[in-house]
Amino acid sequence: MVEHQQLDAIFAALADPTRRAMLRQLSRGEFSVGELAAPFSMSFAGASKHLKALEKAGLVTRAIQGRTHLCRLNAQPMHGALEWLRYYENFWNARLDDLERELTADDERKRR
Amino acid sequence: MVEHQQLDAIFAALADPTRRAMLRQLSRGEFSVGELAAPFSMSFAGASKHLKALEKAGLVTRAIQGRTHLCRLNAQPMHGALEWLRYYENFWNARLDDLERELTADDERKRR
DNA sequence: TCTATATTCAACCCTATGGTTGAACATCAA
DNA sequence: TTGATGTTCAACCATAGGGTTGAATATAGA
Repeated sequence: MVEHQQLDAIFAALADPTRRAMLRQLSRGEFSVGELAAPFSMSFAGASKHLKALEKAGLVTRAIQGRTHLCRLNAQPMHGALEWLRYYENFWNARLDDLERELTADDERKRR
Repeated sequence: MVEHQQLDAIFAALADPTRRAMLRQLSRGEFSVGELAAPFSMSFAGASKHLKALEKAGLVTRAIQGRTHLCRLNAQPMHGALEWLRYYENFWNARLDDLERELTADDERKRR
């Protein structure tokens, strides 16, 4: 079972567009804090805080190499979040099925 | 494409354990605000606020029937969140593959 | 050693959020 | 009509969150 505190941190981390963009960038490889901060019109320290939130959620790990901190994606914790969501997959499929049934019924009506 | 404001609201809504529990409850059927609030040691108005957050994210809809408000799960918006996460699925699988490879290599070593 | 670079830390500001309480509103039932 | 029930609203409080700035730390390079 996924601890729910962990889900708290993960979903909270993902709720910010800056952080989602950083993760997307990290899916392309490792980057220093500076490189990750650059695309955003935001102070360096601000970006650093976002990274801290990502680390707290376990989504990013950091290897300090000299004066630069290399960040790396750790997608693993997302698994729990995805599983949590997947529980509801049937529900939106069910709704889609309903919709489809309705449309089909509509078709039938037209055909008569 | 999923608007990212929507992802903001969805992930933010899911970041709270009370709200996740309410959604879980709603997956079992429709419930009034009072019924949803009952399990939590929290004021009625408090629970009502959580429901408002869920509605804002589009995850809950409400049908007012007399003085009771019947709430219903609308899982649909979760689809976008799940898709967003699924993009990273390969990454944690890749990590698992790495781990497996390492363990296998370890096995090889022992066998010699 | 001196200086420039990469990063964090601490202090602060403002707004959002989770929670409370008490009053208001709407509706059902007597 | 009156009273009980289900719910929201408004005001408030405390804490967290996103952002800033300026100083501090650590390291690389001249």
